Amino acid sequence: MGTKERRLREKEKRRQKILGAAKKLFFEKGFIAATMDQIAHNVELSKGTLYLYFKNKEELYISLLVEGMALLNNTFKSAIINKIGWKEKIRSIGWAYYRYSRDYRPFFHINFQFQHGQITANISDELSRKCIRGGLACLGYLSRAIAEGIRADEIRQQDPMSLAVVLWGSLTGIILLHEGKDHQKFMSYPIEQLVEQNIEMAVHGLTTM
Amino acid sequence: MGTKERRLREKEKRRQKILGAAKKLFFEKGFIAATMDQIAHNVELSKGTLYLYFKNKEELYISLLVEGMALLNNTFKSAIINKIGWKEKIRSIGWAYYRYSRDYRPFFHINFQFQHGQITANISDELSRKCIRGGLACLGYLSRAIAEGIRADEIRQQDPMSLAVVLWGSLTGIILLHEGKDHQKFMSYPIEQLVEQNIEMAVHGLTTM
Amino acid sequence: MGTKERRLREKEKRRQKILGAAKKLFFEKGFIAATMDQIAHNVELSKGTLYLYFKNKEELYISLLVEGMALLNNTFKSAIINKIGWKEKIRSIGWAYYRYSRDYRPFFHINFQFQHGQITANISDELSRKCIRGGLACLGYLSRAIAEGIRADEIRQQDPMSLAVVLWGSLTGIILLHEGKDHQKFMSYPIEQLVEQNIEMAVHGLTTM
Amino acid sequence: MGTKERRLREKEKRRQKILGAAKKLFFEKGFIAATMDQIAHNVELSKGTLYLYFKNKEELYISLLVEGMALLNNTFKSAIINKIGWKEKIRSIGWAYYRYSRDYRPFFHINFQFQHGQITANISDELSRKCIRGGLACLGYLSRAIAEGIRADEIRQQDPMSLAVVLWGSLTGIILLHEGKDHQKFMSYPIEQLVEQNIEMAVHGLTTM
DNA sequence: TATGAATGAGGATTCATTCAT
DNA sequence: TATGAATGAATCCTCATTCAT
Repeated sequence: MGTKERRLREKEKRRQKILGAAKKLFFEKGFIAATMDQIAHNVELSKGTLYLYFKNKEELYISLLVEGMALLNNTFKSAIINKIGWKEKIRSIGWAYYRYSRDYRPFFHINFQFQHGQITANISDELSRKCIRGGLACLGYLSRAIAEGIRADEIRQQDPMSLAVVLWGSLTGIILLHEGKDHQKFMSYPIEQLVEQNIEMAVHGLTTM
Repeated sequence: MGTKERRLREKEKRRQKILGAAKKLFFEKGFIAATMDQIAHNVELSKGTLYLYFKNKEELYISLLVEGMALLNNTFKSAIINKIGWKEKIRSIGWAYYRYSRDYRPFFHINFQFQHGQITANISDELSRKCIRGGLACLGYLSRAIAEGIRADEIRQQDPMSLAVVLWGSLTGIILLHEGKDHQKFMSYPIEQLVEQNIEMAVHGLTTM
Repeated sequence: MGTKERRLREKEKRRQKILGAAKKLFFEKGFIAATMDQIAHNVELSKGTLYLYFKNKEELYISLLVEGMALLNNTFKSAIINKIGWKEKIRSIGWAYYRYSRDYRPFFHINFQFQHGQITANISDELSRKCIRGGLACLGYLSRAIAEGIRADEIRQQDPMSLAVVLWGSLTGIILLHEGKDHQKFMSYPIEQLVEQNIEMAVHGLTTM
Repeated sequence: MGTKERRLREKEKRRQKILGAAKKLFFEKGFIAATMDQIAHNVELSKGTLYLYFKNKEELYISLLVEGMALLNNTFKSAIINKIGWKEKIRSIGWAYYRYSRDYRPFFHINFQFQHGQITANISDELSRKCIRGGLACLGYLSRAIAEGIRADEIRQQDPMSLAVVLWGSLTGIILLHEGKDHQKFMSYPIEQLVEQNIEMAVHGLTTM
């Protein structure tokens, strides 16, 4: 009886190990350049075994995405706990997003790559919908904070979700930009400074708009 | 008499046709997934001919990049002509950047991909430097506008280039986000609305910061 | 229990089969003209499989070389056992070299081609050195025999290694010449006769020089 | 009228220039690795023009061979003029062959490569026969010298042509060996010393055989 | 006669996926 | 369940040859 359980636990553990190696490689090299060989080698499993756990390369990739979405959701949930006022909430979410991008870089990038169709992905509709719902949930935290500002009459009346998209996009852009070669070689502003400037610019910008 | 000239003109024309097809494919599929075969097929030329005009896949790709940078530079230059006041200049540059991203999408993306090292590129230092210089020049337009605002005491004293990076990054991010699958399928805010919100948020945000 | 062993045996067997086909083709057509396709076809394996056993075309080629050198060394070692007097030793080595060139033709030629740089080969220094050392070892057998003749005052005092090079070169040249088209079509002296004449001429020539 | 002649002269001159460049490249890289592009570039003519002068790559190659054979023939003819005694003749021919190999390296090698079938060559029988006849003529000089020695009872009675082949082959082998990587890197005996040793060994060896 | 643009077959190499053990 | 050998299609690139001008 306990043996079955242990079997299951070990299987899950191995699945996680595979995901871990895949994460690393997909991030470093992108979906196409990372090879199943390399992933297999990194988890010290045979290539064949990979296909026991994931139907194919794409499914392995997308599985990471789902995982990442859930993680980000939790991050945001924690971020607004005990935060009072829409400004504090937005600031907190912004910094949480930055920390997520830093600590879970692979997830951050995989989401981005997926969004931009570097994968042809015949993903099952169900899996796809799961991802989307995750993303929307995250945006929800932002838009609710903005709505709070609107209700408090500190932000001009307008669609909070639309503004949430703007905030989200701009922070994402800055993080990506900072990672780019040009910036790294020729400017080297500390990323935290850029994030700070962006968040504050947004908070002030919203207030007086 | 004009035979030599015509030859040259036709050669340049064909070069442009190749660049056109490459642009399209690189954009749709990314550097790795787009194949020389496909490009050749699209221009209705043989694969070999491609190598007559470009030494290899990377050089073809990078050629696009350089072209794009020059184009963006010109776009920015025109954008600030006759614009009075830093706010107008920033607004104008912002919208110009958006139009560029819309009308020259491939360029917009190729720059991004290059920045993020999806190309290993043994690019000649000279070519590389050319790209960089182009990017910095573009940022220059923004930072000069901001500096004007600082001199006018309408923006708090701080490094204008750093703020320029933030503006640039945030607008880039929003455009990329809007192109993403999630947004296209599940929200569909018009991109112009998002750009407007971002620009205005920035201008206001800067003002009192 | 023996399953692992058998696996290894079979792997080695297959490696040998590949080497066999490669040997044949490289000899018949030279390094450049022989194609991996042909080799794969000859061993009735897929092209991909070849790359499972050898990193690339060059490594496959050089692997043959190393093997051949070792073989020749052993051949020479056996050749001088129980041979008394420098003349007998030289004769024996000469004939051994001829038999080697006949029975291991591919090796004989691969060494020659390698020497003459028909391979650009990014060979590891270690591998390269291995080949060289093998060649020098072979020459050593000859030069020691000559030194014996000098000590016995039957050969005029001179650098034995230099003479060894001459003997080696002349016999190699005759074997190559005999293989040439002209000879095969228009003269057809039996190779054994030429070898005999060369060896005897050398032995006599040394004696009275 | 003179214009026609001049035309012909210029055509021949151009043909020679092409042959010159081809010589160089075929020697440096071998038949397969040398490309028509490179040859065309070296003579500063277009690739197309090459095909105006030579039907294809092979014919260009073989044309060199024929030329080389004629040259060697002349070299040998001069070498024995005024030489008295078979020994002097053999010595003189040997050294002439060495000088030829040094001064006309490309010819020397092209002949060798042709002999060893690195060319598939659908050569016309006529052209082929021309080459052969050239080779035999060269050997003739040697065999006649040997026959002289036999008639003078200084060489044991035997087929002079067979011995000629041996002499020719051995000298060729030594020259090739000296050019090889091993020798160049690890021994560096001067080639003249090896040639001298080989010739003297041969002359002495023949004398008492 | 000379050009050089265009071709397309063919070469080396990689890699996702399958399958017998 | 796990392996890893085998596959073969797909990829980038080369080059002898042709042909319109």
